Amino acid sequence: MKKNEKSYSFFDDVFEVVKLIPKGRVTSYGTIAKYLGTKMSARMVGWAMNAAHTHTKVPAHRVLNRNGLLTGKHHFETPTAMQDRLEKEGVKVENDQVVEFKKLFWDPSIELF
DNA sequence: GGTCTGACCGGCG
DNA sequence: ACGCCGGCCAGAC
Repeated sequence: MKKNEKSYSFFDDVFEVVKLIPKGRVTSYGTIAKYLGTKMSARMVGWAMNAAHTHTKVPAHRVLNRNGLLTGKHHFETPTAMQDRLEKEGVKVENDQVVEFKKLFWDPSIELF
């Protein structure tokens, strides 16, 4: 794993960042991707989430698309798991969309500095 | 080993 | 303002 720095996949970075997301906060795939330096590869972030939530404990429900829409809710154990968890953490969700998404937005480049 | 898709984003018509 | 298309990386068939 530590053989080469190149071996380091940004997938692991995604897991780390997502796990650092405070409870009751949300972010977008593009934001994480941008924070990792691969803003163009926002798709990979979502892809990483797929593998992440299946293998590791990653709050993928706190990660949404730039619209604040629960795009990946259909990939959870249940279609309502994502929304249910968000509401459980105090995040209001309406019509598969996070209310005050802009306000609850969590920017790693700012929060983590 | 080549091809396609995928939980996205940004730009252009 | 809405809709379409291209791009990036990695995994699956």
